[in-house]
Amino acid sequence: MKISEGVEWAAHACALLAAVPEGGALSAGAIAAFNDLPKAYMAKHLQALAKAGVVVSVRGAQGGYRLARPPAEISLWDVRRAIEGPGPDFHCANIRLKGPCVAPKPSSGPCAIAHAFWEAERAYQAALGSMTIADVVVQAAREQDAEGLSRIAAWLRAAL
Amino acid sequence: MKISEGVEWAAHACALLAAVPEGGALSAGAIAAFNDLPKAYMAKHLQALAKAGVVVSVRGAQGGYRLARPPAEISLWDVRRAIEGPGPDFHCANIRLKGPCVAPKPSSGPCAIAHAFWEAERAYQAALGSMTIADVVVQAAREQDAEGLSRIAAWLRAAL
DNA sequence: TCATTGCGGACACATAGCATCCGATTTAAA
DNA sequence: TTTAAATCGGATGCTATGTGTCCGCAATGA
Ligand code: FES
Ligand code: FES
Repeated sequence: MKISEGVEWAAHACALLAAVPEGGALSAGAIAAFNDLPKAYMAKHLQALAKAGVVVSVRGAQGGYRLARPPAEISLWDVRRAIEGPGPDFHCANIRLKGPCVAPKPSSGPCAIAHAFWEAERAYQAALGSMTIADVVVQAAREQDAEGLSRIAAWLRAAL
Repeated sequence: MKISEGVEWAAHACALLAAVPEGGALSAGAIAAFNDLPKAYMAKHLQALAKAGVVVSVRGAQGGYRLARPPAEISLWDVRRAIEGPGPDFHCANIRLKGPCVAPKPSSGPCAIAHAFWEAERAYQAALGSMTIADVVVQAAREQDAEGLSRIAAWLRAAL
């Protein structure tokens, strides 16, 4: 099992969008260029983020994307779910109901194996849900010196 | 992202193997037949379990597989890792090091996004690791009446 | 009006998972 | 000693999903 690489793309895109001023919007091309990624595919992921309500899109000239909520209210779980989809990773194929030894009366409550996996996914979701885009931005800014921050600000001003 | 269906196959196989008596071994064909699954592919997953040290294989006539440890010492995480592989699900492609605004000095400690995902995977692993094959067997037995249990015991005796 | 931008679908490609088959090897039983 | 049963490992084909591109349409501000 591997997590789609698009999840990382979307996370970095949200981190960048957290830096756009109120009322502004960053185009898909600009977001892709900032991270050196192909514009067309990045646009696909941004559409998924928009459909999931993580970002809002602004159509037309000078349009683009901005965050739908403050960065502190967007978790990495929201991003992951927007790209990978909502359903559980583990799917119970009801193997226990197949084979020569299956009980004639179904009586099928929740299956123990599936229950354990779904419980683990809830722990995963809780851990990811406690890390927000705001946290990511803070930690990313900590790795930049003042000159790097000003260069990013200048790039952002030019791309707006 | 979806968990491979082979993980469920392997989990059910381990649950069945927990019922074989000391010194016995169940062939791949018997395990597949019990769960109504294709024998050839089930054999592949059993090989993976054997390579991961979850089960041990007995070659030759009357051979097959048995658990490598007591059922209470085999977790669903062990099963998942045997089938899906050991590495982390999330892979950091170092997008932060690409693009026009990358800092000239690398200074790259661990990245915040990847750290959050890996921490969530640790929570997932901890939750799955606390559920053992023994727990699964107990809960599965609770859904069977006495007649079902004796039928399974008879099937097992015939397949040995 | 016109350039810019998102939206949605169609398309091609690569990779991974699913499933089967076969020969080689090992081992217990006949 | 022979034979049958069973795992092991690789090769193969098929399918589903992810990756990446492209194009026409709709919307919107200059
Ligand atoms: S029956 Fe197999 S996981 Fe539920
Ligand atoms: S740089 Fe993208 S997740 Fe580490």
